[in-house]
Amino acid sequence: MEQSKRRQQIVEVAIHTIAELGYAQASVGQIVKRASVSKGVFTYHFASKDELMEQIVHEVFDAGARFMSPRVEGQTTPGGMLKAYIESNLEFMGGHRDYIVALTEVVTNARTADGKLRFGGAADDLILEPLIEILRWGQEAGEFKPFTERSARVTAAAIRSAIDGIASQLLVNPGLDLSGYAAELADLFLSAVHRPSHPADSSAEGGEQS
Amino acid sequence: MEQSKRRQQIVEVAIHTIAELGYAQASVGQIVKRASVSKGVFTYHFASKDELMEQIVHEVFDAGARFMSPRVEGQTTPGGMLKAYIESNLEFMGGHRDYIVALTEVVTNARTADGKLRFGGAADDLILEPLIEILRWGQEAGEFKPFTERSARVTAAAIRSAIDGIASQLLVNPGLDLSGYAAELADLFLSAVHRPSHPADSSAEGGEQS
Amino acid sequence: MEQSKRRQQIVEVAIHTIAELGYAQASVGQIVKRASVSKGVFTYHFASKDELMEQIVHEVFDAGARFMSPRVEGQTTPGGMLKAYIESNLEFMGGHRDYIVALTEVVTNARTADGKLRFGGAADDLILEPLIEILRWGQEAGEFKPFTERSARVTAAAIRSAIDGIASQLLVNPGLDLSGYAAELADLFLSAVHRPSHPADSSAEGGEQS
Amino acid sequence: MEQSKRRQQIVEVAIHTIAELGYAQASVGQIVKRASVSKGVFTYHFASKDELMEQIVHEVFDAGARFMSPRVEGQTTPGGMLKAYIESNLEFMGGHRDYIVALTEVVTNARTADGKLRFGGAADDLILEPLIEILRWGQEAGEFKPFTERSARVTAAAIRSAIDGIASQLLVNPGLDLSGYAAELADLFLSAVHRPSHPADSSAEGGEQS
DNA sequence: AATGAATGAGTATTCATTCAT
DNA sequence: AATGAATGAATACTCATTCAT
Repeated sequence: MEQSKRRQQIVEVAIHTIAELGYAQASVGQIVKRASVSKGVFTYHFASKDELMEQIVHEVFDAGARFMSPRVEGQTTPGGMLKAYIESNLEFMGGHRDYIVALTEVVTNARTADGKLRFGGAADDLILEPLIEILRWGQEAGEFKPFTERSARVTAAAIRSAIDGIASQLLVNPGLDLSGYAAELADLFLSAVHRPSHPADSSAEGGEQS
Repeated sequence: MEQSKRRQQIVEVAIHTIAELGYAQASVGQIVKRASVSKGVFTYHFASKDELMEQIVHEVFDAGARFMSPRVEGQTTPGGMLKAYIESNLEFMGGHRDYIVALTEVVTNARTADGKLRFGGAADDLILEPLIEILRWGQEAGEFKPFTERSARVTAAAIRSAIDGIASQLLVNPGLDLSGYAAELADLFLSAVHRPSHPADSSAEGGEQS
Repeated sequence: MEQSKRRQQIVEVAIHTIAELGYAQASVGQIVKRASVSKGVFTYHFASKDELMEQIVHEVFDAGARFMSPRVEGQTTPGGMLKAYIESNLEFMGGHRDYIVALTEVVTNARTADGKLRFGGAADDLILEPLIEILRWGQEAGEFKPFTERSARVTAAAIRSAIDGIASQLLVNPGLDLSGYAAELADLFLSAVHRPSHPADSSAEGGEQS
Repeated sequence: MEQSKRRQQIVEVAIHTIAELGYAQASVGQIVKRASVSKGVFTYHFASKDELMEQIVHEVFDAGARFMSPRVEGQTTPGGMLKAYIESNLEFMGGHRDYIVALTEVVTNARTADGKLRFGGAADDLILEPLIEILRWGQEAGEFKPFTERSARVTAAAIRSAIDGIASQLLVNPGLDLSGYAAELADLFLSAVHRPSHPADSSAEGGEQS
């Protein structure tokens, strides 16, 4: 574990600062002021602001995975897993609003010296992978419709985008009814991916036909 | 028409600069350098950087509406219109990548003095409205499944998010096969909203009755 | 007469602009905007901003002289003339508040390239001269106390400063009761300069001894 | 004591810069150049240029009070105190020419965002108060003539203006014989305020009764 | 006579980073 | 480990002046 307490504290404060002020206003000066430490303490623990940003992205992803994994992996059907993925993701968002807002800010704003997005893309495939695997499983189990390579990717991306879109809405409307929204969204995409012809598929939980 | 040639030129250059370097690096200095004009020429034509940003948002929305309107409004069925909405939107994105990227950058970054997003939220409802109307029309025509107030909004938001999500992907992967992607996405959401004409498809409503 | 109507109009607008916004904010841009003319029209009529400032100083001094001369020169006693000088000066200030404020702003702010006050000092001796002459006349007439070269100059400067001090007060407190103030000030300085030994001189009006 | 050495140094340099170049030319850039420090060092120690200006005003008033207080408060007669006030004030001006010039520049030029003088007026009454008290004391002691509310204020203002007027003259003529000037000015105003009927009052020193 | 677009040096302020203590 | 003073390049914006039309 490379994380000292100080590092962890600064990451935490930075996340809330970015969530509140936005990426551009969240200067190192602001962050250390809110953490009640000196500027030097920042430079001592982080080689640069970029390293802090990397740490933030890392931390938020980790926290998300820690929250979702048990909820998603406990599922026994593809439909149940897709539903659990969407709902636990939105539940995590609801309980960690600042984490999500900060992540969005960092990922869409942090840039390298030559102007490219620092956290651009690299993560995208990694993020879609679990969703694609759920879709493949559902297809093999006969619960979901058949996917081509591309349609699986498009579907996974649409689900991710719909979830991420809520991060933006949360920013504007913090009182959003997330659990209702989550159920609605799960239904929508289950309708979209279910195999159309099998009567047995009628329940959202995706009953396995014998 | 209040737009002088110079204003229009600066807006154009600014859009490409923002698309390439991101909002934060797209300083007035960068923009005028790329436009090969002096700093003063900017201040002469725009009261402030904020005014330029407003102009950019305005310009991109207008250009999008000009492109999509004839394609969408020519449709005679709800399904055709939803498909035309998705496809013409993505086609516009493909032909105006920088416009879309710049719009996204401006909308997610431009802030007022008190730290609030300058173009935040206000637009959201306006943007969803046309989609919701298509869904309503489809419902009334018997082509789409029935929607509650909330499910219509969630569905519209999911469609919008899926489309907007492509802006981000375009940023990272400019070679994206947009027309294939568009057809796939249209199919996905048509599956999701169509009335389950097959009795066996009853799952679309997803309602668990007690 | 070198003054075109345009020049005169611009000088007038500039005086009011400076009075309202202060020297530093009274840019050429502001002035031409308020005059509803283009920037070019300014450059056509004035070689530079400095020339405008000179014209303003000239104009205000002239207007002051035109107002005060008949009132001061009609006097037949030194005391009457000193009183008339003070009172007509303050009366002019009251009726031309913007002129006085603008003059003060220009004289205390306009600088040459090397940082020296553009209208500094040169005028000072010229301004004190008439006052010194009144004092000399009063001394010769036996109405005022005797003055040395220096005491005459110090007294004249004190009177001028007291009058000018009111310009500053007018700036802050436009509702100042100038005529009351003027009478009070005249009394004060008549007390100060009157020959001390003549009991009859004790009245503020500067009684003529028989 | 909140003043660091650097703050004090910058205030000092700023005073001399303003005295030499005037308020408008005394940019932060000029000041830090003359102080041989970087621009950043200024912002580190002062939140804004305005804060520096406030500090300058504070510093000059304080220095003046430190110098004058012992000289004025040691006096035992109203006349002696008025004389000490005028003379110690001018003596301070002579020894701190730049302080006085800078104060005048700042007070007459520094403005708030809405165009009002930043240090306008508010101070005026405070400054006149000590003088008015001296006049009142002299009246009660029978040494000065009777004053109305207004005549006391007008007299105090005239004295202040005469003193301040010398700041302007010092600007133009640094070699001014201040101590001679001061004695002359004290005599002038003692003549103006003394009770006219008491022959014993004729000396400028304000004869102490045996 | 007049226009208004253009210039470029100037302004205060922000900020990530360095470094002696 | 920690401090906080210092740096200097970057930011948006102002403005007197020039000049082609």
